[in-house]
Amino acid sequence: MPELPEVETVARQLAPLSVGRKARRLVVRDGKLAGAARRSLGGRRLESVFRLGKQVVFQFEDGAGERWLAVHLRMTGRLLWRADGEPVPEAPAPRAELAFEGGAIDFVDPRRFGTMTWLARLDEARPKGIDPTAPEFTLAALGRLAADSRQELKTFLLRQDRLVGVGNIYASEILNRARLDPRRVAGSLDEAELRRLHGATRAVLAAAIRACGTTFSDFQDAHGLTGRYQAKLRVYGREGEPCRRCGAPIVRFEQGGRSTYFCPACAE
DNA sequence: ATTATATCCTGATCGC
DNA sequence: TGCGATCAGGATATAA
Repeated sequence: MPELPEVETVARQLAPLSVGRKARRLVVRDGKLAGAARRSLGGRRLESVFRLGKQVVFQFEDGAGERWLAVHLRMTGRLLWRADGEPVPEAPAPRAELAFEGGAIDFVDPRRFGTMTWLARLDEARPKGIDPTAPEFTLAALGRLAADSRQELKTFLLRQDRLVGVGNIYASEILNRARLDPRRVAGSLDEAELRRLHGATRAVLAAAIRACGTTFSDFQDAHGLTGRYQAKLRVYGREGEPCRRCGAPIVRFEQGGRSTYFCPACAE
């Protein structure tokens, strides 16, 4: 489910709700997450909540035990704020609950692919790839990443060790906006094409963050609400429907075992 | 180094 | 309405 814009949305919304609060405890209900269980958080204050790659990281004030809690939402994970007095959601019950004075964050994740890990050093969770929203994601940096790659563009964009945060929806959207065929080899792009790819990556992700993400099936933000970017999708999930730019039908095919959507007429 | 496949799970949806 | 097959926004391990 969540790609970079969705994770960014969740982290941004959770921050004002939870930062500064004293932690009570982390209740782990799902045995798969037993490694993250804690008896007590010792009343440590939450200092910040931020996105790192596709993970949401909670940073607690220094004290006993690890300082950072990294949560990866994978396909169906949600982090939902619940004020004191509100009932714990049922069906699906949260896999874990991070309780503070005044409220809690429920980790709901029906498919149970998500992970929750305590870190002594933030570097343990720092992704290798470049964050496409960061200043270091320059045209030259993208050029270096693509230069030695013989992978097709779509699978290239999904590689988290190159760029962090792009997933299956935004990969198709980015390539459509850049008017590039998803089957093109990454290392074969000329300067103008790289420039389009760079600009489209930044533009699509920024617009999706502004829209609080895409809810294709079950993404919810920290308040349990859906994103708005799904209304702006140009190709993803629109097989057979007319391209919003040229009217040609959108085509779907498989790449690396996953769906790719594109407009053959718009891709040069 | 890249690619294909299996795996981790559950729930929604589709076709019959 | 029921039921099995298929499909999901992620990522990793292993094999080819």
